[in-house]
Amino acid sequence: MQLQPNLTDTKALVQILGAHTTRTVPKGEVPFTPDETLRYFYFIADGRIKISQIHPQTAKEQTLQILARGDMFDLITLLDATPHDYTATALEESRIVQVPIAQVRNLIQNDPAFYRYFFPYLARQMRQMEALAVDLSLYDVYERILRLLGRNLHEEDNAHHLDLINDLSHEELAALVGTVRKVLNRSLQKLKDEGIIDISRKQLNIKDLEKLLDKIEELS
Amino acid sequence: MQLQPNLTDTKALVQILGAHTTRTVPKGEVPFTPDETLRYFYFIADGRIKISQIHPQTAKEQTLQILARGDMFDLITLLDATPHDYTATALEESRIVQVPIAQVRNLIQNDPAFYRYFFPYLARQMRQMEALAVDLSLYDVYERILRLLGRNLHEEDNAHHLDLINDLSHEELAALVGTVRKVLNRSLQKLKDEGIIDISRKQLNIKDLEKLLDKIEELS
DNA sequence: TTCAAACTGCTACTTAAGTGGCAGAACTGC
DNA sequence: GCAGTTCTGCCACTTAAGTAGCAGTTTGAA
Repeated sequence: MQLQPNLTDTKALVQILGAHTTRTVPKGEVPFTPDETLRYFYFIADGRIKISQIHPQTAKEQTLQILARGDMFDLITLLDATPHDYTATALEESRIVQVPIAQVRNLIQNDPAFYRYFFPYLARQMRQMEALAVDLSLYDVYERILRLLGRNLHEEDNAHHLDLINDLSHEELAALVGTVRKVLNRSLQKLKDEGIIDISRKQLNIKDLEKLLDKIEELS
Repeated sequence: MQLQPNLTDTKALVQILGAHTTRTVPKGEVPFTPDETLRYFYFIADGRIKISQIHPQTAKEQTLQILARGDMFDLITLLDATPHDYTATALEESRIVQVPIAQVRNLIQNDPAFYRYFFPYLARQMRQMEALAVDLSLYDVYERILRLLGRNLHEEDNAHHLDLINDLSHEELAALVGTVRKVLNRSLQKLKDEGIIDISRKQLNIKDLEKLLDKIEELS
């Protein structure tokens, strides 16, 4: 078994897959439900899809992951054929590829190109979920925001983009770090006052990368 | 690919595995380290092993899982061959089976008896970690304790045992639900006052199962 | 059998997180 | 260009969680 991921190329993916359907999901819509993921597996070709759970009483929401190009869902039901409770929402118009789940189970066993991508991907998702749990338990809101920023930094021609989490409302950011908007806001203002970030409507920018990295370093 | 777990039988396991070493770990000792799990994979034959992460500054600890007979570790490093940060401690004297990791990677691809057990097991661990994150984010301490109890109920000749979490100090229980002893204690006392549980030194017993299940039901 | 260590329960206090409400700014659709 | 919606920033207030300290109990090792 080798461990080399590379399957963000949709063409390569389509060659590997057999029967499949591509669908475009408008912003705000539900791309798939727990019921559908019992029968189908999904690859994200474009856009962003939020996976979350909502507290039945308080309606507080915790975002578990944000799926983007190259992501797949639902790994859990794929592996144990058992229903999995979640809510999916398209954060923006997205394109998804739907494949009968049996086909994917087959790929895992028989297609090296696929499983070399699949296993490390699985591990990455496990790491992410573990990091979320640890963050929620051990760090306060201010620190969780720092860590969220740190995990989503992508350097690109000297600028530091926040690809996955940019363009989100504070409400969405709050759901990501496991708190509510007003509490998140307090910490964002603090980060702004410290000159670490720049805030404008639906836009976060890193103003002082050094300082951000220092702060994160202090935590570990 | 079929999805039928059953490999708690150590004999069956030993037949499947090639070279392996069995070791006994005394209570309180470290059974394996992040460095060792880069090269070896472990099966738990007996005992209980706590996997946790500790906040570098505050020293607060979050228990991520308790491994017992039939469990394996470390899934993450197995899948992506990358170091994984954790602390392992034997909660009681435990027996573990150590196997070179390459051998296990091989089993995943080639041994149906193994992978039919392995994949659903993987899913179970993912569910557990997700449940931990959701619990920490959406439920308060009292509710998290209820849910912890609910998840660990094992009916056995009319009695309700708490196998995995019994015999633990309140310190350990607190680390499991992501809080500190004193806060946990408040909720435990409340549960006692409500007649739901019975507390004695290192022993929790369900006193009123109906009521417990009702309370849990109210949450979802 | 004794003594130290581990464990548990409780009180008082501090602080981070969450709630409610509102106003101004920015954007969107018409 | 206007009206309504969404988004953001603040203020004051409540509450759950965490901190500090201590006393009584159980346990197990010497």
